[in-house]
Amino acid sequence: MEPRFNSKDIETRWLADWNAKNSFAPSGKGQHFSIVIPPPNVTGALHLGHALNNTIQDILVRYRRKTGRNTLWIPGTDHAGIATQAVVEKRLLQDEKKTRHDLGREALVERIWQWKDEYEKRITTQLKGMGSSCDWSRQRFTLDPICARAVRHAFFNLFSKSLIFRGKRLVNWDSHLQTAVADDEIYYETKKGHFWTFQYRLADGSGFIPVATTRPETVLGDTALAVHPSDERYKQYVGKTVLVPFIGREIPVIADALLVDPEFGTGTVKVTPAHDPNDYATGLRHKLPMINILTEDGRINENGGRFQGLTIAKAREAVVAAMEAEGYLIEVKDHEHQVGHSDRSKTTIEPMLSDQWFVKMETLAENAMEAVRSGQVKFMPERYAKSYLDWLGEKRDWCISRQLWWGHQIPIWHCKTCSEAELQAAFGAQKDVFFYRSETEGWLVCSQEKDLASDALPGHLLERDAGVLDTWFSSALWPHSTMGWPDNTDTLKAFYPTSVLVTSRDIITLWVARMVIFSQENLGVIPFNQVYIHPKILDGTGRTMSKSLGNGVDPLDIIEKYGTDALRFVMASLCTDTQDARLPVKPEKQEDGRTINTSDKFEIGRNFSNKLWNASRFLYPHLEQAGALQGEPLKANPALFALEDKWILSRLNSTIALATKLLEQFRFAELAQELYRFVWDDVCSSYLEIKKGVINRETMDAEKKNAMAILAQVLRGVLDLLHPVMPFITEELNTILFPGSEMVISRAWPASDSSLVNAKIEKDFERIFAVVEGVRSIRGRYGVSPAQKIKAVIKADDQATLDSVGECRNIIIDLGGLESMDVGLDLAKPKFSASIVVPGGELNIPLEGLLDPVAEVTRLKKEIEKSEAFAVAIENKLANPAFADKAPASVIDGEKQKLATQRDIVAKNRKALQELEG
RNA sequence: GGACAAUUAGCUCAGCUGGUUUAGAGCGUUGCCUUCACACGGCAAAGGUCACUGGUUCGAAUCCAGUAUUGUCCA
Repeated sequence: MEPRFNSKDIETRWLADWNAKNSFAPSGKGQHFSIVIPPPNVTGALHLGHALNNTIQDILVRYRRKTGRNTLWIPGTDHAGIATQAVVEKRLLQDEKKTRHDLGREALVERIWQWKDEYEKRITTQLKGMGSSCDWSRQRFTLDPICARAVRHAFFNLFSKSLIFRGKRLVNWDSHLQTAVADDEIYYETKKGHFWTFQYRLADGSGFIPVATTRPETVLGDTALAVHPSDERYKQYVGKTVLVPFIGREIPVIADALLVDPEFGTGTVKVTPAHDPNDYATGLRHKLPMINILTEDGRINENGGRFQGLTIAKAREAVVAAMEAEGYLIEVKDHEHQVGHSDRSKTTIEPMLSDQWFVKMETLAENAMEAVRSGQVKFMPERYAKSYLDWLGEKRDWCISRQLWWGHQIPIWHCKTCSEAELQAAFGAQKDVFFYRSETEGWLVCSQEKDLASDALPGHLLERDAGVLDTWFSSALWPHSTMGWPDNTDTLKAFYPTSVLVTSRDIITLWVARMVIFSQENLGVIPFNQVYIHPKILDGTGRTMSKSLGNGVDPLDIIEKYGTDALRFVMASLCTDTQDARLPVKPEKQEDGRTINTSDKFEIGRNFSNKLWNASRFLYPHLEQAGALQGEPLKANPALFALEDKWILSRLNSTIALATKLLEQFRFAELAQELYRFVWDDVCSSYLEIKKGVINRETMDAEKKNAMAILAQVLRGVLDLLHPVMPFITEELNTILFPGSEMVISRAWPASDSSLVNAKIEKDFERIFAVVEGVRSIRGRYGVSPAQKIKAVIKADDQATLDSVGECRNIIIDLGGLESMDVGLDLAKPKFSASIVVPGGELNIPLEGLLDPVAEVTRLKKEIEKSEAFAVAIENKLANPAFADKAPASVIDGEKQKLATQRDIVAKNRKALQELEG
């Protein structure tokens, strides 16, 4: 075995081995445990956030697999509609100076598929590299035929129940990508602009009303002028009409208390329902006409009169100039305001009225809320249920159409000219075709699975809706579409609902809520029982990791530098209850010239791997000598157990119980820490150091054989416990130390033997460590080299302590590097000795010629002072009648105990001080 | 503007339902050690009035209110 653990050599080998042995496939036995991966976007490669997300899933999956559950983890990727189309379009423009319209729909979609293939491959490589034990034979993509079929069925189902409808709504229009975008795809920036005040002349010629706006071009779409009903200045105008400048349209002056703030600006508001959310609501309240003045590419349309054809920016200038020229302009002021921009194209978002498809949320949302309220779906940490419930509580209809080319094309065919009778004749007998007549657009025909030909109705044109569905529509089906729904497949029967969803908090509303809705709607059950929300990884300064900030970290770079197990261990360590985890990022130049982002934080994981490796390397020849490497596992003989043997077995079994509990409770950071502590402190620093003498014996006597049997047991346990977090090194060490044994991935999770957990022995060991630390501390203080053997004299307070210390004298001698140790009840303290109070007694180290009495006196005085202060605090507490009356007896006893201890320390230190001074 | 969170050692974080916590860990720092598993190591040590102000309580890092700063989500 190499003196350093080299992760690179073994990882590919184990991936191949697990794969060859089909280790990731469900066993087909036991209660089911299933997870579907939150499908990463094919927009780009995975980052550390994904590494965290997938490490957690894999820990759960590997743990459950080892506990005998029929375990399935389905992998896959998401087509991420607008995001992916945008990156491909951007590249097209950069590399070839072409727009999507130059290419055409089919060719662009072809390009995006190429992009998808490339990134799906890369993502899969990354996931596999991280050791994710997904059943790769079931990998899905949200646009693949199986998922597409589910989308068609889900759409058809909702459409035929009238839960999907078409409507005119104000949407956020991205005039560059020429699509509606969702609210969450918009970011706001504060921009400097102006506040213009114009005259709106009364139609009867009796004067004018001043109106201010930040968007003068919207004048062209005005359909009312609003004032506050109680505003005395304008009361007389309500009911009259004014003329829209340039257009000449006569529009009413209305009173509206919701829209108008009489204190702000002129106290009047021009109402453009087709291009502003507040005006839109006002338009609905007052039944105003809604006039769209924009084309899809962001120019003024025919409703804009002489401004037709101008871009929004140009139209704004032109309108202002015309206002000024024609005497309408009263005032211009500087003004700062929030302007929405499209996430993807960075262009200004224009609110615009357009025809879109919606899902009616009222009852669907209500059911999904009930699933969480009733506890059927549980969030962990619980507080996240609130964002879910709050969001669903708004019950806003979900706009599911996007004017994109990349995605699931909406399975609707428009027919403007045909009659009901003709449709009835053609499709009436087909259960998989549903149609209804819309108010404004003729007939809408939905087909469940088959595409309809444009000439399916002779003499009429059936035109496919050009839009595609919002990405989240297909993501919402993910837990069951991946399992083959709408067919009632064996997978669905065996693994649905899934057990846990592991994801991050930013998509609770967008994704988690919608999955619950669609599962309830399609299958009548919830999609998962538990939702574990893990922290989000930020960089060292608290910023989100992103490409544009250049602070992203590629998991493969970390794997290359530190190993996969190190990556996973640190990921698990970050998983506490908090919502963010910071990870300082450091750019680092590589030998090949490229610069990668990395982080020193991963050293912990690498060092831990190396520690485990070296402990195993140390034991390997001895295990071999003991015959552990072949045949039956070694059996320890309890009759020969030394104190430390009982102790380590107690620690092992406590740790098994604790690790199991922590896994059940999703407490991954604590799990990582406990296992680290057990391996490093208990096994390596304590047990191995104590046993070194026995282990290094040349001959395999009964004692050594027993030690090796115990160590084999401990190591096996460690490998099992650590496997979910660190699968590679555990599997590798298992083949080295226990060749021929079953693979760690598939063998049973260890059971804690509570009969071996011994509280008294663990307590005794605390004293041993206190004594040993005392010896080492004195050594350090006086610069006594470890090579120099020293004596210790321990005065025990009572017979029980005396017996107990006597029992473990060899341990203390070994670990303390002692030459000899005297233990007794009434031992005289040697002259010139340094002393330390330990539980149940006092440790003295004679240091003639070395002892610095002055320093020792100072130290003892400080100790006395500290303990006295503490004792006084406890005395006061105990003397407080309120405390004595109200505190539980156990707490009072505890305080009394503490007081006695402190008094004892004070007394012993005083005596030591006296002896030194006297 | 609303919601959710965070603020604990130089850094990154633990501290679960208030009392065995005189607040722990890892990294970093300082000193010693190249001792036959590991310098990706060993031993020791220094380092914190738990953001601030009030309140509840016999008792608060922990519960409540307010303030400040920061972050995220939703408007």
